[in-house]
Amino acid sequence: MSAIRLLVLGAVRQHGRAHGYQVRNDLEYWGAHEWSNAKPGSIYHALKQMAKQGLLHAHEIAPSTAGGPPRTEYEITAAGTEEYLALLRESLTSYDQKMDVRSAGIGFIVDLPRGEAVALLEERIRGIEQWRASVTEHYVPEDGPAQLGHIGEIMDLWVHSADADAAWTRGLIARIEGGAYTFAGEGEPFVGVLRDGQENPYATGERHPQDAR
Amino acid sequence: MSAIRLLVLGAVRQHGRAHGYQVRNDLEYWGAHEWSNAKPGSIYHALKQMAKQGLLHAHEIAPSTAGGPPRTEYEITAAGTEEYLALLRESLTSYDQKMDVRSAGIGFIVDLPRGEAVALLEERIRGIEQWRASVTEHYVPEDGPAQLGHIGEIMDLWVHSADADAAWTRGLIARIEGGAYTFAGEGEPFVGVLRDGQENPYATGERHPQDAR
DNA sequence: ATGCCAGTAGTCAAGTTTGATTACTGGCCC
DNA sequence: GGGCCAGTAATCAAACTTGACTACTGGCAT
Repeated sequence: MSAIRLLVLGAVRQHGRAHGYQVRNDLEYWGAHEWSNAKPGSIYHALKQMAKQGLLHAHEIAPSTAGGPPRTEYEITAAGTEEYLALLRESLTSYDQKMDVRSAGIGFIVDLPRGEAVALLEERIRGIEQWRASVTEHYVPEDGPAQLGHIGEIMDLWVHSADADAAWTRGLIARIEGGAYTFAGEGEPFVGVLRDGQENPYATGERHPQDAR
Repeated sequence: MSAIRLLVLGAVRQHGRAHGYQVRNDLEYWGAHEWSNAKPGSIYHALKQMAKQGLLHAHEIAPSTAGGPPRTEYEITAAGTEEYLALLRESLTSYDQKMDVRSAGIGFIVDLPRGEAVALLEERIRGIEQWRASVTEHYVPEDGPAQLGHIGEIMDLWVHSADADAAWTRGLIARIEGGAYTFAGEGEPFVGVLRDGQENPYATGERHPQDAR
């Protein structure tokens, strides 16, 4: 699963109605251009693609008010909302060790009810533990441990990462159960988009050194 | 950086001379089809691409001895070896939080001299600490901590992952400095490829449950 | 002897991602 | 008042990835 659809759907949904550049700007505001493949091309592609699939409805709009080519505004459909929630649930549940998906899932977690969020994270932990078990099983093959040489280090890395993820997930569950944050149906939702005239404090801010991809 | 080039270059290099199916088989042997995007199409594409770029030399070979269409054998060139080592060094140094690249880097780490491996891993740790610092800086913005709401959890996730990675890297450095494994120029290298008639014990083994991508 | 399955080897079309580029407005500087 | 830069908005070609498919051999059960 790629993070881009989740991010774009989430952005459009929070706006109610948004054109490509707005989505793009939100993702930059969230720093998503740094930790996901949210390049302009991917965003516009995802919008068109999802419009074709009926997840978004495209309103054709006249030449834009502020320079540039005519723009299209998108609105999420019922099918799109369903898909959005499905992707969100999957991103929280599955242990696929991809930062972008994990981060996006956390970013939108408050769109779910508190109880469900906890349940999904608990399922995530179960998944991590299963995967960990299956790795350690391969790790020690029938003919004694460490015929693997340095290859065993790869498994060790996986196990460490899995443990770290499980530990972090447990912490998050505890915070959520402790009443932190505002979830769906709990009044005033957290709004994480830029309103129409608002400037983006993160735009072209000096980059994190992670970019060394 | 995508892991596929590193994996394919490394596989061809270990074989001396290999055709596509051999590479594909090695990657499956290493389990790479499970933790990286090492699909047949990607492998053949990478081979052709790198041949065009002069990193591999393509020998046109007569119809294969064991069924199927005629096959092409590849051999790594001097430029290819350079590129391979550059990719390998980058995979060990950079903190790009992508499992496939990390895993591939560890898999080939013994192709470097022991001292260099340690140096690269130490640089990796420095990189992680820098990235960590830059995240925690953003984390606590000028107007007091946690105006971020649940978004702060994303940063927390990153910090935890970074710490886990740093800890694991320190452990690996310790093991390497303690004399573990056989590195470049230390006699009998570890061989991780399938010889020509050798059967693959991992082929179609029951999958790890991680596949839930 | 026929059919069919497993293994060997590679190709292809469709979809996605990337990075550069286009196109247009408005403000500012000299 | 002309040039140029910053911002707004989107497109495009090229590269890459995916998953399904082709094509051919040999063995083995019927």
